[in-house]
Amino acid sequence: MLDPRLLRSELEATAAILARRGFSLDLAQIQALEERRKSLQIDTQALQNERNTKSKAIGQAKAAGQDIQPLLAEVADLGDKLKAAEEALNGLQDELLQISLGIPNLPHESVPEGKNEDDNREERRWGTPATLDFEPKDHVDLGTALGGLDFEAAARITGARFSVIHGEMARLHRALIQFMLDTHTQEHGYSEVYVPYIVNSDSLRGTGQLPKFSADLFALNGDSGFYLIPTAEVPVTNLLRDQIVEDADLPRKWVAHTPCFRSEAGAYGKDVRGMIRQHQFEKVELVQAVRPEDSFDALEQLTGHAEAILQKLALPYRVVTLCTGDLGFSSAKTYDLEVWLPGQQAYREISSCSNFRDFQARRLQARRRHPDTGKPELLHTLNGSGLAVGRTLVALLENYQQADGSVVIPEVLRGYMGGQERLQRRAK
RNA sequence: GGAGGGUUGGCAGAGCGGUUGAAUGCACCGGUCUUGAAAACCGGCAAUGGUUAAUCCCAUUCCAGGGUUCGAAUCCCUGACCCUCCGCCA
Repeated sequence: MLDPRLLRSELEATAAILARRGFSLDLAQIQALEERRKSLQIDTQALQNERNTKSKAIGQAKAAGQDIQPLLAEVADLGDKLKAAEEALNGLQDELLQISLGIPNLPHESVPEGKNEDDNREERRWGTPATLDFEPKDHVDLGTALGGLDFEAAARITGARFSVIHGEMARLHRALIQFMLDTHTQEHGYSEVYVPYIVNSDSLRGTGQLPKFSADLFALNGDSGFYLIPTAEVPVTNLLRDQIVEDADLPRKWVAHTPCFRSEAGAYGKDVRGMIRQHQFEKVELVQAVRPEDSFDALEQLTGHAEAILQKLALPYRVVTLCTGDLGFSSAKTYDLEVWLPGQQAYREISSCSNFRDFQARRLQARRRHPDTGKPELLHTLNGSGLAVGRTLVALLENYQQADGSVVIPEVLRGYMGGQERLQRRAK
């Protein structure tokens, strides 16, 4: 959520910045609502003041043993007038809140202008895609031939966009999770946290998935109002909801491994093959809460932490800055890491690292106590995948494939694999 | 699933339907004292919104939402969460 003051006193400048990302603000509507709100609020508060003053006088008169009947007559119709004014004001304020909850974050000035992902700006490349002397297979053919991936079974058990992983490949998938968690906790200073995979709607509102993007979520049946998490960002960032943290405790840095559940509504026909786009996948997520002045430095660092995983796995990738048109709803600036997939001959997203500034913190009421003033002040929040585990497995299979269909296991993972060096077809 | 108790400021913890935004303690900030620190003593110290150049001032907020009342932290109803006991369970 944006600072409400922007909508009151800097409406046109704000609208101009939002227009960069293709969002158009209804200026006339907001101005009209704001004007009505202002006058209604002043009227309502005047009535409240009158009620308070007269009630106090009644109390004093009663204590002094005087007749309170004349005073009671004075306030006879006050209640109805006040109630009507309060209801009108509440309705108006709720209307303004709903509008505010639907307005995306302001893109940072360093974010390139653009309409869609074609306009994203490439920042750098790391590693060189291997030149193979054979036709590379994609992960589906590789994984199926190795007996590790079974999409037919998954479709039978549940439906499309799910995976079954067997044997050594399942172990490799698990090894990736351990490796990522260990790296981030031991080398990058994150503290590991285990969180619920089911959250309430307040949490989703806090991080920005609700009210606007409920179609992307799996909601639980019944009247609990619970949802499966689409990312660990939701439960982990909500650790801070309604908290005031001491400045000395900043920055807070958490890493969590969770499954993620996404309905992928509107993704029909996109990435239908394999485990690139699934309803359920594992992810190791990095979350930071920092002092406002530090958040852009923190974004560079956090992105570097995600890159470190790709580098240790020796997977070629590139870093792109999302353009204004591709930027997520809550984000002020986002770097995507895209890993090279030989099976597709393309770079594909494997991590997304974002600085939300105070956008989430305002919804969450996540604050620090300012060391100089002692006053509460909104934090800045960030997060990034470090990394999406399913897609990392895909990248490993495709980049480490051999002519005979086997897959070499990267050095850094062998300790988690009992020293195993290679995935290959085995007799059952 | 059954029975009971609870939710008040950064924290702990009082609060009779009437100048209670709320006692007290801790923490924090400023001062006195001290070579310095500690202790002691004195003073200050909620958030959000409106208005304002700023202060003043005004309003709202004692888990949430309704209700009673001229007036609710306090009474009534509903819900959420926490705790204790019983049952069940990994």
